[in-house]
Amino acid sequence: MTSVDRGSRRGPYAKSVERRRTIVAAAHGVFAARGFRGGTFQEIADRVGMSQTSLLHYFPTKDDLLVAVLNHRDVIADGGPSQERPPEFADTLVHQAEYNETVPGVIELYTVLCGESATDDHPARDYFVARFDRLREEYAGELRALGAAGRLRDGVDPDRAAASIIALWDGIQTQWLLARGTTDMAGCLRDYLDLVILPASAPT
Amino acid sequence: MTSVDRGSRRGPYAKSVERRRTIVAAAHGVFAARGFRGGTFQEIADRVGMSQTSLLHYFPTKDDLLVAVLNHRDVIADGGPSQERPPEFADTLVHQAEYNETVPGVIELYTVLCGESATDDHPARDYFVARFDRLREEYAGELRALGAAGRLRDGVDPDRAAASIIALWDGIQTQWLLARGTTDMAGCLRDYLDLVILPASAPT
DNA sequence: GTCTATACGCTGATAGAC
DNA sequence: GTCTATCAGCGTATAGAC
Repeated sequence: MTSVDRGSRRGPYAKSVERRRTIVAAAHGVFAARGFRGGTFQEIADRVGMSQTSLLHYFPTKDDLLVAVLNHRDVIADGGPSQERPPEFADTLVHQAEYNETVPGVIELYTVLCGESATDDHPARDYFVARFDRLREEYAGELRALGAAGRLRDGVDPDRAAASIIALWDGIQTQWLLARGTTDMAGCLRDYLDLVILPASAPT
Repeated sequence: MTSVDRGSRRGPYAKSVERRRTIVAAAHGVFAARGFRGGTFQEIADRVGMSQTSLLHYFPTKDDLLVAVLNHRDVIADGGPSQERPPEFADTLVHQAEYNETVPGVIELYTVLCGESATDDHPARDYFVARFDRLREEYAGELRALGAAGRLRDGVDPDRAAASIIALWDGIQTQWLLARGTTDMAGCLRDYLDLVILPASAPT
Protein backbone atom coordinates (compact mmCIF):
# COMPACT_ATOMS: atom_id res chain seq x y z
CA MET A 1 0.00 0.00 0.00
CA THR A 2 2.43 2.70 1.17
CA SER A 3 5.19 3.26 -1.36
CA VAL A 4 7.46 5.27 0.96
CA ASP A 5 10.75 3.95 -0.37
CA ARG A 6 12.78 5.17 2.58
CA GLY A 7 16.09 3.35 2.34
CA SER A 8 17.18 1.87 -0.93
CA ARG A 9 15.68 -1.65 -0.94
CA ARG A 10 12.23 -2.53 -2.25
CA GLY A 11 12.89 -1.61 -5.83
CA PRO A 12 10.53 -1.90 -8.78
CA TYR A 13 7.22 -1.46 -7.00
CA ALA A 14 5.84 1.15 -9.33
CA LYS A 15 6.34 -0.98 -12.40
CA SER A 16 4.51 -3.86 -10.76
CA VAL A 17 1.59 -1.65 -9.93
CA GLU A 18 1.48 -0.36 -13.48
CA ARG A 19 1.67 -3.91 -14.80
CA ARG A 20 -1.30 -4.91 -12.71
CA ARG A 21 -3.28 -1.98 -14.01
CA THR A 22 -2.50 -3.01 -17.58
CA ILE A 23 -3.53 -6.58 -16.89
CA VAL A 24 -6.79 -5.54 -15.26
CA ALA A 25 -7.63 -3.30 -18.19
CA ALA A 26 -7.01 -6.14 -20.63
CA ALA A 27 -9.01 -8.55 -18.52
CA HIS A 28 -11.85 -6.04 -18.41
CA GLY A 29 -12.00 -6.09 -22.19
CA VAL A 30 -11.76 -9.84 -22.48
CA PHE A 31 -14.43 -10.55 -19.86
CA ALA A 32 -16.69 -8.03 -21.54
CA ALA A 33 -16.25 -9.71 -24.91
CA ARG A 34 -16.39 -13.33 -23.76
CA GLY A 35 -17.89 -13.38 -20.30
CA PHE A 36 -16.02 -14.66 -17.28
CA ARG A 37 -16.32 -18.35 -18.10
CA GLY A 38 -15.59 -17.73 -21.75
CA GLY A 39 -12.63 -15.45 -21.14
CA THR A 40 -9.20 -17.06 -20.87
CA PHE A 41 -5.87 -16.21 -19.32
CA GLN A 42 -4.29 -16.77 -22.69
CA GLU A 43 -6.30 -14.12 -24.45
CA ILE A 44 -5.66 -11.63 -21.68
CA ALA A 45 -1.96 -12.44 -21.73
CA ASP A 46 -1.88 -11.96 -25.48
CA ARG A 47 -3.45 -8.52 -25.18
CA VAL A 48 -0.94 -7.45 -22.56
CA GLY A 49 1.90 -9.00 -24.49
CA MET A 50 3.13 -11.40 -21.87
CA SER A 51 2.94 -15.11 -21.27
CA GLN A 52 0.02 -16.75 -19.57
CA THR A 53 2.17 -17.93 -16.67
CA SER A 54 3.64 -14.51 -16.07
CA LEU A 55 0.09 -13.24 -15.76
CA LEU A 56 -0.53 -15.91 -13.13
CA HIS A 57 2.28 -14.41 -11.13
CA TYR A 58 0.15 -11.33 -10.55
CA PHE A 59 -3.23 -13.04 -10.28
CA PRO A 60 -2.82 -16.65 -9.11
CA THR A 61 -6.45 -17.57 -9.84
CA LYS A 62 -9.10 -16.42 -12.25
CA ASP A 63 -11.33 -15.35 -9.38
CA ASP A 64 -8.61 -13.01 -8.14
CA LEU A 65 -8.53 -11.38 -11.51
CA LEU A 66 -12.30 -11.03 -11.61
CA VAL A 67 -12.36 -9.28 -8.26
CA ALA A 68 -9.74 -6.83 -9.48
CA VAL A 69 -11.73 -6.20 -12.66
CA LEU A 70 -14.94 -5.52 -10.75
CA ASN A 71 -13.20 -3.10 -8.41
CA HIS A 72 -11.66 -1.39 -11.41
CA ARG A 73 -15.09 -1.13 -12.98
CA ASP A 74 -16.47 0.60 -9.91
CA VAL A 75 -13.74 3.21 -10.16
CA ILE A 76 -14.19 4.08 -13.82
CA ALA A 77 -17.98 3.69 -13.89
CA ASP A 78 -19.73 4.66 -10.66
CA GLY A 79 -16.88 7.02 -9.91
CA GLY A 80 -17.53 8.46 -13.32
CA PRO A 81 -17.03 12.13 -14.14
CA SER A 82 -16.20 13.37 -10.64
CA GLN A 83 -19.47 15.18 -10.08
CA GLU A 84 -19.77 18.29 -7.99
CA ARG A 85 -23.02 17.10 -6.44
CA PRO A 86 -25.64 18.40 -8.82
CA PRO A 87 -28.29 18.58 -6.16
CA GLU A 88 -30.94 16.92 -8.30
CA PHE A 89 -31.18 13.15 -7.87
CA ALA A 90 -32.63 12.62 -11.33
CA ASP A 91 -29.96 14.74 -13.00
CA THR A 92 -27.23 12.76 -11.34
CA LEU A 93 -28.60 9.50 -12.69
CA VAL A 94 -29.18 10.81 -16.19
CA HIS A 95 -25.72 12.35 -16.34
CA GLN A 96 -24.28 9.04 -15.24
CA ALA A 97 -26.21 7.25 -17.97
CA GLU A 98 -24.98 9.72 -20.56
CA TYR A 99 -21.42 9.29 -19.39
CA ASN A 100 -21.69 5.52 -19.52
CA GLU A 101 -22.58 5.73 -23.18
CA THR A 102 -19.06 7.03 -23.81
CA VAL A 103 -17.47 3.92 -22.27
CA PRO A 104 -19.29 1.05 -23.97
CA GLY A 105 -16.86 -1.54 -22.65
CA VAL A 106 -18.05 -0.79 -19.13
CA ILE A 107 -21.66 -1.41 -20.08
CA GLU A 108 -20.74 -4.58 -21.88
CA LEU A 109 -18.80 -5.98 -18.94
CA TYR A 110 -21.57 -5.09 -16.55
CA THR A 111 -24.36 -6.59 -18.63
CA VAL A 112 -22.53 -9.78 -19.50
CA LEU A 113 -21.30 -10.49 -15.98
CA CYS A 114 -24.62 -9.53 -14.43
CA GLY A 115 -26.49 -12.10 -16.48
CA GLU A 116 -23.79 -14.69 -16.00
CA SER A 117 -23.87 -14.11 -12.25
CA ALA A 118 -27.31 -15.70 -12.11
CA THR A 119 -25.75 -19.07 -12.89
CA ASP A 120 -24.83 -21.59 -10.21
CA ASP A 121 -21.82 -20.78 -8.06
CA HIS A 122 -20.75 -17.78 -10.06
CA PRO A 123 -17.87 -15.84 -8.47
CA ALA A 124 -19.48 -12.49 -9.26
CA ARG A 125 -22.81 -13.35 -7.70
CA ASP A 126 -22.09 -11.84 -4.30
CA TYR A 127 -20.85 -8.71 -5.98
CA PHE A 128 -24.12 -8.14 -7.82
CA VAL A 129 -26.28 -9.09 -4.86
CA ALA A 130 -24.46 -6.55 -2.73
CA ARG A 131 -24.55 -3.94 -5.46
CA PHE A 132 -28.30 -4.25 -5.95
CA ASP A 133 -28.91 -4.11 -2.21
CA ARG A 134 -26.81 -1.00 -1.86
CA LEU A 135 -28.29 0.81 -4.85
CA ARG A 136 -31.89 -0.03 -3.90
CA GLU A 137 -31.33 1.36 -0.44
CA GLU A 138 -29.59 4.45 -1.75
CA TYR A 139 -32.21 5.25 -4.38
CA ALA A 140 -35.09 4.54 -2.02
CA GLY A 141 -33.58 6.98 0.45
CA GLU A 142 -33.35 9.69 -2.18
CA LEU A 143 -36.93 9.06 -3.25
CA ARG A 144 -38.18 9.17 0.31
CA ALA A 145 -36.45 12.51 0.77
CA LEU A 146 -38.17 13.78 -2.36
CA GLY A 147 -41.44 12.39 -1.06
CA ALA A 148 -41.01 14.31 2.19
CA ALA A 149 -40.62 17.42 0.08
CA GLY A 150 -43.86 16.61 -1.69
CA ARG A 151 -42.11 15.90 -4.95
CA LEU A 152 -43.05 12.25 -5.35
CA ARG A 153 -46.05 11.47 -7.49
CA ASP A 154 -49.02 10.18 -5.55
CA GLY A 155 -49.06 6.45 -5.05
CA VAL A 156 -45.40 5.88 -5.86
CA ASP A 157 -43.73 3.41 -3.52
CA PRO A 158 -40.10 4.45 -2.93
CA ASP A 159 -38.79 0.91 -2.54
CA ARG A 160 -40.42 -0.46 -5.66
CA ALA A 161 -39.52 2.66 -7.60
CA ALA A 162 -35.89 2.30 -6.52
CA ALA A 163 -35.79 -1.28 -7.79
CA SER A 164 -37.54 -0.15 -10.96
CA ILE A 165 -34.96 2.54 -11.69
CA ILE A 166 -32.17 0.00 -11.46
CA ALA A 167 -34.12 -2.55 -13.49
CA LEU A 168 -34.98 -0.08 -16.22
CA TRP A 169 -31.40 1.11 -16.41
CA ASP A 170 -29.92 -2.37 -16.61
CA GLY A 171 -32.50 -3.55 -19.10
CA ILE A 172 -32.08 -0.61 -21.41
CA GLN A 173 -28.34 -1.15 -21.42
CA THR A 174 -28.92 -4.65 -22.71
CA GLN A 175 -31.11 -3.39 -25.53
CA TRP A 176 -28.55 -0.72 -26.30
CA LEU A 177 -25.82 -3.32 -26.63
CA LEU A 178 -27.92 -5.27 -29.12
CA ALA A 179 -29.24 -2.25 -31.04
CA ARG A 180 -27.07 0.78 -30.38
CA GLY A 181 -28.53 2.98 -33.07
CA THR A 182 -32.14 2.79 -32.03
CA THR A 183 -31.94 2.85 -28.23
CA ASP A 184 -31.94 6.04 -26.19
CA MET A 185 -30.67 4.98 -22.79
CA ALA A 186 -30.60 8.32 -21.05
CA GLY A 187 -33.92 9.28 -22.64
CA CYS A 188 -35.76 6.25 -21.30
CA LEU A 189 -34.31 6.79 -17.86
CA ARG A 190 -35.20 10.46 -17.93
CA ASP A 191 -38.76 9.69 -19.05
CA TYR A 192 -39.28 7.35 -16.11
CA LEU A 193 -37.80 9.73 -13.57
CA ASP A 194 -40.01 12.53 -14.88
CA LEU A 195 -43.03 10.31 -14.33
CA VAL A 196 -42.10 9.52 -10.74
CA ILE A 197 -40.52 12.76 -9.57
CA LEU A 198 -42.44 16.02 -9.76
CA PRO A 199 -40.71 19.27 -10.75
CA ALA A 200 -39.35 21.44 -7.98
CA SER A 201 -41.55 24.42 -8.69
CA ALA A 202 -44.89 22.97 -7.67
CA PRO A 203 -47.49 24.26 -10.11
CA THR A 204 -50.46 22.97 -8.14
CA MET B 1 -43.58 -32.84 -39.40
CA THR B 2 -46.58 -34.92 -40.49
CA SER B 3 -46.75 -38.21 -38.62
CA VAL B 4 -49.35 -39.85 -40.83
CA ASP B 5 -48.01 -43.39 -40.57
CA ARG B 6 -49.95 -44.66 -43.54
CA GLY B 7 -48.53 -48.07 -44.36
CA SER B 8 -46.52 -49.96 -41.81
CA ARG B 9 -42.93 -48.78 -42.30
CA ARG B 10 -41.42 -45.75 -40.60
CA GLY B 11 -41.52 -47.21 -37.10
CA PRO B 12 -40.32 -45.61 -33.90
CA TYR B 13 -40.90 -41.99 -34.75
CA ALA B 14 -42.88 -41.14 -31.66
CA LYS B 15 -40.17 -42.34 -29.32
CA SER B 16 -37.62 -40.23 -31.13
CA VAL B 17 -39.78 -37.16 -30.81
CA GLU B 18 -40.30 -37.85 -27.14
CA ARG B 19 -36.56 -38.32 -26.70
CA ARG B 20 -35.87 -34.98 -28.26
CA ARG B 21 -38.34 -33.31 -25.95
CA THR B 22 -36.63 -34.85 -22.94
CA ILE B 23 -33.24 -33.71 -24.14
CA VAL B 24 -34.42 -30.19 -24.79
CA ALA B 25 -35.95 -29.99 -21.33
CA ALA B 26 -32.71 -31.15 -19.75
CA ALA B 27 -30.67 -28.75 -21.86
CA HIS B 28 -33.00 -25.95 -20.81
CA GLY B 29 -32.15 -26.63 -17.19
CA VAL B 30 -28.43 -26.93 -17.78
CA PHE B 31 -28.14 -23.77 -19.86
CA ALA B 32 -30.13 -21.91 -17.22
CA ALA B 33 -27.82 -23.11 -14.47
CA ARG B 34 -24.51 -22.74 -16.30
CA GLY B 35 -25.10 -20.53 -19.30
CA PHE B 36 -24.59 -21.69 -22.85
CA ARG B 37 -20.80 -21.59 -22.81
CA GLY B 38 -20.67 -23.10 -19.34
CA GLY B 39 -23.18 -25.85 -20.06
CA THR B 40 -21.85 -29.14 -21.39
CA PHE B 41 -23.17 -32.04 -23.39
CA GLN B 42 -22.02 -34.35 -20.64
CA GLU B 43 -24.14 -32.75 -17.96
CA ILE B 44 -27.18 -32.73 -20.22
CA ALA B 45 -26.60 -36.35 -21.12
CA ASP B 46 -26.29 -37.24 -17.44
CA ARG B 47 -29.63 -35.64 -16.67
CA VAL B 48 -31.36 -37.50 -19.47
CA GLY B 49 -29.59 -40.72 -18.56
CA MET B 50 -27.88 -41.35 -21.86
CA SER B 51 -24.37 -41.07 -23.18
CA GLN B 52 -22.94 -37.88 -24.52
CA THR B 53 -22.49 -39.31 -28.00
CA SER B 54 -26.03 -40.56 -28.17
CA LEU B 55 -27.15 -37.06 -27.44
CA LEU B 56 -25.07 -35.89 -30.37
CA HIS B 57 -27.09 -38.17 -32.56
CA TYR B 58 -30.13 -35.97 -31.98
CA PHE B 59 -28.33 -32.63 -31.90
CA PRO B 60 -25.07 -32.78 -33.84
CA THR B 61 -23.84 -29.42 -32.58
CA LYS B 62 -24.31 -27.34 -29.49
CA ASP B 63 -25.84 -24.55 -31.53
CA ASP B 64 -28.52 -26.92 -32.80
CA LEU B 65 -29.42 -27.72 -29.24
CA LEU B 66 -29.54 -24.06 -28.28
CA VAL B 67 -31.95 -23.27 -31.09
CA ALA B 68 -34.22 -26.06 -29.93
CA VAL B 69 -34.07 -24.82 -26.36
CA LEU B 70 -34.95 -21.25 -27.34
CA ASN B 71 -37.89 -22.42 -29.42
CA HIS B 72 -39.05 -24.56 -26.52
CA ARG B 73 -38.76 -21.54 -24.24
CA ASP B 74 -41.00 -19.51 -26.50
CA VAL B 75 -43.66 -22.18 -26.27
CA ILE B 76 -43.73 -22.55 -22.50
CA ALA B 77 -43.11 -18.86 -21.72
CA ASP B 78 -44.65 -16.46 -24.20
CA GLY B 79 -47.29 -19.05 -24.96
CA GLY B 80 -47.93 -19.13 -21.25
CA PRO B 81 -51.37 -19.72 -19.79
CA SER B 82 -53.34 -19.78 -23.05
CA GLN B 83 -55.04 -16.46 -22.53
CA GLU B 84 -58.49 -15.68 -23.78
CA ARG B 85 -57.48 -12.17 -24.85
CA PRO B 86 -58.08 -10.13 -21.73
CA PRO B 87 -58.64 -6.96 -23.65
CA GLU B 88 -56.41 -4.84 -21.42
CA PHE B 89 -52.83 -4.55 -22.61
CA ALA B 90 -51.48 -3.91 -19.11
CA ASP B 91 -53.36 -6.84 -17.62
CA THR B 92 -51.95 -9.17 -20.21
CA LEU B 93 -48.40 -8.16 -19.34
CA VAL B 94 -48.90 -8.34 -15.61
CA HIS B 95 -50.57 -11.73 -15.86
CA GLN B 96 -47.67 -12.92 -17.93
CA ALA B 97 -45.23 -11.67 -15.30
CA GLU B 98 -47.16 -13.41 -12.55
CA TYR B 99 -47.20 -16.63 -14.51
CA ASN B 100 -43.47 -16.45 -15.17
CA GLU B 101 -42.86 -16.39 -11.45
CA THR B 102 -44.21 -19.94 -11.31
CA VAL B 103 -41.60 -21.17 -13.78
CA PRO B 104 -38.33 -19.81 -12.40
CA GLY B 105 -36.24 -21.91 -14.73
CA VAL B 106 -37.62 -19.99 -17.68
CA ILE B 107 -36.61 -16.68 -16.15
CA GLU B 108 -33.19 -18.02 -15.32
CA LEU B 109 -32.56 -19.27 -18.83
CA TYR B 110 -33.78 -16.03 -20.32
CA THR B 111 -31.70 -13.78 -18.09
CA VAL B 112 -28.51 -15.79 -18.35
CA LEU B 113 -28.64 -16.22 -22.11
CA CYS B 114 -29.71 -12.64 -22.67
CA GLY B 115 -26.65 -11.30 -20.88
CA GLU B 116 -24.39 -13.86 -22.46
CA SER B 117 -25.73 -12.97 -25.89
CA ALA B 118 -24.00 -9.59 -25.66
CA THR B 119 -20.63 -11.34 -25.97
CA ASP B 120 -18.79 -11.70 -29.26
CA ASP B 121 -20.20 -14.17 -31.77
CA HIS B 122 -22.80 -15.59 -29.43
CA PRO B 123 -25.19 -18.02 -31.12
CA ALA B 124 -28.21 -16.55 -29.31
CA ARG B 125 -27.48 -12.98 -30.30
CA ASP B 126 -29.71 -12.94 -33.37
CA TYR B 127 -32.51 -14.46 -31.35
CA PHE B 128 -32.48 -11.67 -28.78
CA VAL B 129 -32.03 -8.92 -31.36
CA ALA B 130 -35.07 -10.20 -33.22
CA ARG B 131 -37.03 -10.68 -30.03
CA PHE B 132 -36.41 -7.14 -28.84
CA ASP B 133 -37.30 -5.72 -32.24
CA ARG B 134 -40.53 -7.66 -32.35
CA LEU B 135 -41.59 -6.84 -28.79
CA ARG B 136 -40.75 -3.16 -29.12
CA GLU B 137 -42.87 -2.92 -32.23
CA GLU B 138 -45.72 -4.87 -30.67
CA TYR B 139 -45.80 -2.87 -27.44
CA ALA B 140 -45.40 0.44 -29.24
CA GLY B 141 -48.41 -0.47 -31.38
CA GLU B 142 -50.50 -1.25 -28.32
CA LEU B 143 -49.46 2.00 -26.69
CA ARG B 144 -50.25 4.01 -29.80
CA ALA B 145 -53.69 2.47 -29.88
CA LEU B 146 -54.19 3.48 -26.26
CA GLY B 147 -52.92 6.93 -27.10
CA ALA B 148 -55.49 7.24 -29.87
CA ALA B 149 -58.11 6.43 -27.25
CA GLY B 150 -56.76 9.21 -25.07
CA ARG B 151 -55.50 6.76 -22.51
CA LEU B 152 -51.79 7.54 -22.73
CA ARG B 153 -50.41 10.02 -20.21
CA ASP B 154 -49.41 13.32 -21.72
CA GLY B 155 -45.84 13.43 -22.97
CA VAL B 156 -45.34 9.67 -23.11
CA ASP B 157 -43.51 8.53 -26.23
CA PRO B 158 -44.87 5.13 -27.34
CA ASP B 159 -41.56 3.90 -28.75
CA ARG B 160 -39.47 4.80 -25.75
CA ALA B 161 -42.15 3.51 -23.40
CA ALA B 162 -42.24 0.21 -25.26
CA ALA B 163 -38.49 -0.20 -24.86
CA SER B 164 -38.83 0.82 -21.22
CA ILE B 165 -41.45 -1.82 -20.49
CA ILE B 166 -39.18 -4.53 -21.84
CA ALA B 167 -36.15 -3.10 -20.05
CA LEU B 168 -37.93 -2.82 -16.73
CA TRP B 169 -39.27 -6.34 -17.05
CA ASP B 170 -35.91 -7.86 -17.93
CA GLY B 171 -34.09 -5.90 -15.27
CA ILE B 172 -36.51 -6.78 -12.50
CA GLN B 173 -36.19 -10.44 -13.41
CA THR B 174 -32.46 -10.20 -12.83
CA GLN B 175 -32.98 -8.66 -9.42
CA TRP B 176 -35.57 -11.28 -8.63
CA LEU B 177 -33.12 -14.06 -9.43
CA LEU B 178 -30.56 -12.58 -7.05
CA ALA B 179 -33.04 -11.68 -4.30
CA ARG B 180 -36.26 -13.61 -4.70
CA GLY B 181 -37.74 -12.74 -1.35
CA THR B 182 -37.55 -8.99 -1.66
CA THR B 183 -38.44 -8.37 -5.29
CA ASP B 184 -41.98 -7.89 -6.53
CA MET B 185 -41.75 -8.41 -10.27
CA ALA B 186 -45.37 -8.05 -11.22
CA GLY B 187 -45.77 -5.15 -8.79
CA CYS B 188 -42.99 -3.10 -10.34
CA LEU B 189 -44.33 -3.74 -13.82
CA ARG B 190 -47.86 -2.83 -12.78
CA ASP B 191 -46.65 0.36 -11.13
CA TYR B 192 -44.97 1.48 -14.31
CA LEU B 193 -47.90 0.63 -16.54
CA ASP B 194 -50.23 2.52 -14.21
CA LEU B 195 -48.01 5.57 -14.58
CA VAL B 196 -48.04 5.41 -18.36
CA ILE B 197 -51.53 4.17 -19.11
CA LEU B 198 -54.57 6.04 -17.83
CA PRO B 199 -57.63 4.17 -16.57
CA ALA B 200 -60.44 3.44 -19.02
CA SER B 201 -63.06 5.55 -17.27
CA ALA B 202 -61.75 9.00 -18.02
CA PRO B 203 -62.39 11.16 -14.95
CA THR B 204 -61.41 14.46 -16.58
C1' DG C 1 -30.04 -45.72 -31.89
C1' DT C 2 -26.87 -46.51 -28.56
C1' DC C 3 -22.69 -47.62 -26.96
C1' DT C 4 -17.13 -47.59 -26.08
C1' DA C 5 -13.10 -45.64 -27.43
C1' DT C 6 -10.67 -41.95 -28.80
C1' DA C 7 -8.95 -37.87 -31.41
C1' DC C 8 -7.81 -33.25 -30.73
C1' DG C 9 -7.72 -28.81 -28.86
C1' DC C 10 -7.92 -25.84 -25.08
C1' DT C 11 -8.12 -24.76 -20.01
C1' DG C 12 -6.22 -23.37 -15.50
C1' DA C 13 -2.42 -24.28 -12.98
C1' DT C 14 2.56 -26.05 -11.44
C1' DA C 15 7.76 -26.70 -11.59
C1' DG C 16 11.89 -24.97 -12.26
C1' DA C 17 15.61 -22.57 -15.14
C1' DC C 18 17.23 -17.94 -15.98
C1' DG D 1 9.55 -11.40 -12.73
C1' DT D 2 9.54 -13.74 -16.80
C1' DC D 3 10.13 -17.45 -19.36
C1' DT D 4 9.81 -22.68 -21.42
C1' DA D 5 8.04 -26.92 -20.56
C1' DT D 6 4.61 -29.56 -18.82
C1' DC D 7 0.65 -31.38 -16.24
C1' DA D 8 -3.96 -33.23 -15.56
C1' DG D 9 -8.51 -32.39 -16.78
C1' DC D 10 -12.30 -31.27 -19.56
C1' DG D 11 -14.67 -29.74 -24.01
C1' DT D 12 -16.74 -30.93 -28.53
C1' DA D 13 -16.81 -34.01 -31.93
C1' DT D 14 -15.71 -38.37 -34.77
C1' DA D 15 -15.15 -43.48 -35.84
C1' DG D 16 -16.81 -47.70 -35.66
C1' DA D 17 -18.73 -51.91 -33.18
C1' DC D 18 -23.11 -53.72 -31.66
